[in-house]
Amino acid sequence: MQDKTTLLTPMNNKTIVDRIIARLTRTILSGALKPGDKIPTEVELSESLGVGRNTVREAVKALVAMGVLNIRRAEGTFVADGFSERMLEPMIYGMVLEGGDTPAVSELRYLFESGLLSLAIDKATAEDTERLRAALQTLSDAAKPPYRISEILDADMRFHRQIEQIVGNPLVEKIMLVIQRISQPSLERAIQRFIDGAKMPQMLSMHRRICEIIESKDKASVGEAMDEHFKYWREALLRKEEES
Amino acid sequence: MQDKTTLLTPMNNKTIVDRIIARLTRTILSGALKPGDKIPTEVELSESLGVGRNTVREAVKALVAMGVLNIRRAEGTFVADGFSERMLEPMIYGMVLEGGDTPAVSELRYLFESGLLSLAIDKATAEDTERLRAALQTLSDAAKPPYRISEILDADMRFHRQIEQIVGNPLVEKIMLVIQRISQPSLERAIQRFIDGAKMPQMLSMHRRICEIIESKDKASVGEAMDEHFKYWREALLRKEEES
DNA sequence: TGGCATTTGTTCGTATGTATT
DNA sequence: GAATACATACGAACAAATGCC
Repeated sequence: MQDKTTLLTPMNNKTIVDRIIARLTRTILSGALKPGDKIPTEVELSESLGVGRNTVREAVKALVAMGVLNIRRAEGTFVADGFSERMLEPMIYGMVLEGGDTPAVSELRYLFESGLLSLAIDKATAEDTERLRAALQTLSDAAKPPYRISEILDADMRFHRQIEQIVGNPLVEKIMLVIQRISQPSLERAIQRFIDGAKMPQMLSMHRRICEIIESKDKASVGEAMDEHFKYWREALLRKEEES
Repeated sequence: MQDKTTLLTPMNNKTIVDRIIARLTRTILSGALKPGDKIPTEVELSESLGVGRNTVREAVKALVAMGVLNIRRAEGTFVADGFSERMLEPMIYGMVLEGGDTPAVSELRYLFESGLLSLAIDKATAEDTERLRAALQTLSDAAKPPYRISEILDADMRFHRQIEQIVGNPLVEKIMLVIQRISQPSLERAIQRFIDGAKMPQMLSMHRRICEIIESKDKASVGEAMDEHFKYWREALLRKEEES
């Protein structure tokens, strides 16, 4: 019953610090500590738990790093009042340690973009599609000689972020931020390949296709369009690997 | 140039602990510290950085909590060698603090399931679809009187996990684990609603539909099927809220 | 088997910085 | 400005776990 403290990992409750972390998180998950609540001071905690002050400090610092607690100096320590970007940082490190932009990450991006497009179709208003058209135009302007990779990349990311804004889900946006951050290097490489191979028109038409799908709310074409989208990218990246 | 250490958040490099965290993560991101590497001992770090040992410990503990470092007592502290589930725990707390299974989470689930289905269509082999059929049968067996919610929920989750296995992307699987964990309570409620409203046949046919889509690799129907899937769920949950 | 060195775990005491009242 | 409450930081000491000889 109280094994729920471990959440995902079995985690050997060995050290005192770990036990304190588990205790605090359990209290939060149970609802006894609500967002914004102030937790007892370090001294109070260390006394009530019968441990040293430094031990409490280490546990608190760990939870702060995870974004669960916030310290307001000279005021106290408070439970975070919602999702914060800090909670996604560990994911970034994880992906970096996995080797950066692996096929797994690329797949995750495909998955996300596909689902995002479906959601955008449901939610897009007339103003939304107009803004998306504008973003497409910006990309179109950037994607002609003289090619500036950074400009094209920027326009491309803006386009995709515009789709996120249509969906308007902060959670999704934050996760997408992580994925984009990780895949940015290979995106750059891919764009370079597009330029070298004179495939810029295809890249543009793919984006135009996405625009049209959202405008016509044509959900049946999402899969096909996304396959096309990523097929080109994968090709560009594979060619890169052959060289090295 | 060196502002990249902040990653997502601007983060005022105020406290010494924060600076040490930034320093360690920067070293990892730069590649100087590779997965599996041993970092200097606490004493070495405190001396080379000119700070107290406790300060170093707090920074290390924070990174351990994020899953970036692993401590092997009496051996040393090591850089994690890849993505670990620990890196997703902060997300769980974030979603709980946001209020648990909010519409945003539900949307995220829709997004994920849609994308997952598209990926599964590309990857499914004959054996995969066979296993999925078996999972469907299990669900079908569970979804008849006398209704046991836990059994149905279990079979449902197994079915969806089977789809994940077809895709075979560990990153996706781990994220899915988090989403499922968060949405489990409302899934339970929804199933109860299905039972009360005698909608079990519809629930089953939705799952059968997913099976067929994967078998026939009919990507064009993904959006439609998923809309149907979530429409029922949303209805079930909305009815719940009306009562309270 | 034992013993030693290394490294992390834990605690205490003390001093400093910072915001509120 | 003073008092107070709290977090930040350092250093020293001992405990416990692990690996090695």
